[in-house]
Amino acid sequence: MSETPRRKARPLAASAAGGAKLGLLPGLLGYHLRLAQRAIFDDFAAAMGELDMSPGLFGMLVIIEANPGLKQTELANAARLDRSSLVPALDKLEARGLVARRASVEDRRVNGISLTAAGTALLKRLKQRVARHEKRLVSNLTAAERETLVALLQRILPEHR
Amino acid sequence: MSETPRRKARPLAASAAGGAKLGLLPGLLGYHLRLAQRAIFDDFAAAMGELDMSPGLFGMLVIIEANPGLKQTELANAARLDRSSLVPALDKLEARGLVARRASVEDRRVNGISLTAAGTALLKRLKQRVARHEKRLVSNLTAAERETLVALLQRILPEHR
DNA sequence: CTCCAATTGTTGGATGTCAAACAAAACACC
DNA sequence: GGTGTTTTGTTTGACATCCAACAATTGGAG
Repeated sequence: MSETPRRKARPLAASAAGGAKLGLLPGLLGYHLRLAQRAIFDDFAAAMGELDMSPGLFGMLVIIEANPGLKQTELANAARLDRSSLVPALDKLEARGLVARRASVEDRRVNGISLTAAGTALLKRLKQRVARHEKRLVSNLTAAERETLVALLQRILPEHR
Repeated sequence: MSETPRRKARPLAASAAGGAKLGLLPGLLGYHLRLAQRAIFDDFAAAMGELDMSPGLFGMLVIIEANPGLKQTELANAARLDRSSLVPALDKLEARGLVARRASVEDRRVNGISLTAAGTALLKRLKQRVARHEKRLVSNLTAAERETLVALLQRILPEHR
């Protein structure tokens, strides 16, 4: 018996919303976006399995690897998190021995964040699983369709990003 | 025009993620989906303004209107919420006088949920604002592109829905 | 140099979500 | 008809996220 949270993919809801009428909701972009994101999140968690990783924490690891030594505020901005939200997330990664906060010498307010060897090693494994997850996501789409989807998503309220 | 279209919310982050490299993240569908959904959520909240309504609560009102008298479990399924998550949400709507729980006579475990007159009236106003919000969302898309977007979203992991 | 302003990481409070456990009620079935 | 099972709404505990406020530190204006 592992003590992992065992986020067992929801009962599948038979089909859709159980027969109730949804009114105008299926006419809203945000409704479909939320469903798709939820499905992706569940599949991501399942793909990570016993490695116990969320999309958000994985994103943090990727950003840290690409920007070693960056400070918490920069990491928070890159990961689209509040400075304060970063703290417990980073605590978790640090407690798992994946990242290190090292105090800066020239500015003692700043923590430089970097991956540990264990973090680098785990990230390598995670990337393989993420690649398989991503492949499964788009298995019903052609390459062109996938590209179209991303392009259309980026054209929704682009001024907010 | 001194009145700006109240787009406050997030600091806008200059452009994207503040200069940090994002590694493979922009190659992931979930990454773009999350950004788009976040932007939509912010715009939704701004569009509701002083009417103080979230996408989730709005969805609940719409579903209740379309299925008057449905019970909490059915509402939870339709809104894709856990039974227990529905309780505080419904408490909030009830405290605002928008919905009513009325105990069933034939099954005393069941609460039948319905809109109050105030709920119906508010929902009417909300729908107008949601329509404007939706229009703004797709203002950079043609009707065909919007349709393509929804169709592609529905083809991501369709077996999860 | 001194003092006020800005930045950095953190804490505390609020909210929204899930899962597990629970009491009350209804149902099944022998 | 009594007893065990299922369903319903709720409570509790665990997270993740936001915002506001804070202490420590740095930087800037005079």
